[in-house]
Amino acid sequence: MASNTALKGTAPVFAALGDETRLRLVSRLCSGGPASIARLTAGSSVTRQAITKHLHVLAGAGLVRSARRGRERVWELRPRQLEQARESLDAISRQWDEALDRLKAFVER
Amino acid sequence: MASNTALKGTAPVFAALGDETRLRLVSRLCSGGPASIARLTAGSSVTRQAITKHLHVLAGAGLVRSARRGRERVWELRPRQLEQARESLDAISRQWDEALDRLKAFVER
DNA sequence: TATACCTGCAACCAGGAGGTTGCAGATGGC
DNA sequence: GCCATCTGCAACCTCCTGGTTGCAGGTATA
Repeated sequence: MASNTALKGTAPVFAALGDETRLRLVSRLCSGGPASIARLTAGSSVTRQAITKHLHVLAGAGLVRSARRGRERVWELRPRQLEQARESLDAISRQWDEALDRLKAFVER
Repeated sequence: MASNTALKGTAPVFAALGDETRLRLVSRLCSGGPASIARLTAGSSVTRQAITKHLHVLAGAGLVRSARRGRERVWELRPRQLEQARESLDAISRQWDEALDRLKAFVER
């Protein structure tokens, strides 16, 4: 099971992406660039504190990063972890393709 | 925000993948092919009921499917949703690349 | 300096997630 | 028929999550 090593530590990233509010935050940071908490809260329907918590969850998964700029805190995306999550899905898909190949080889022999 | 349509309904899939036990189940079903609950429980450290619940969560996200075969229930992977999740990550990454391009264009002018 | 704004911290709450146990119902093999 | 095995259902428990509110502390600006 060499594939398990590829999946190691990927679950937290998926868990971070597994919330619609957070997914929207990621998408917004991705398309709109870095933004302050107040600006990120403006487009949402929940409280600023809720947005703050979601941002911290995303930061815990390594997906975003923040820096204080003046009196506001600016959050920006960190796409490396995103790439890693995509690679994990690729790994699973590759496993699947191999399984299909094995099945086909088994049927055809 | 045309990207939101691409991300619509993707969060449940990520949430389903955001648990290590479930991720291992997906990986196992992917590499080992369909298996019964008892067989899936054998390699795990939690109860059969816990595995059953996790399988139902995965089924709710459209990632797996089950069928009764004799006295046992056989679960198998359904890779279409997995592909869709990968495409969602691709969409976000594409957004990111476009944002980088815009930034570069802005800097260079 | 006074004021408006942005943020951080803490307490609190309802609901869901993950997990277990116990028991009952089917199903296959002897 | 009898027994072992596999599953399904229900109750229950603990802990985390998403969310809110209130208040205090910095920071820009008139």
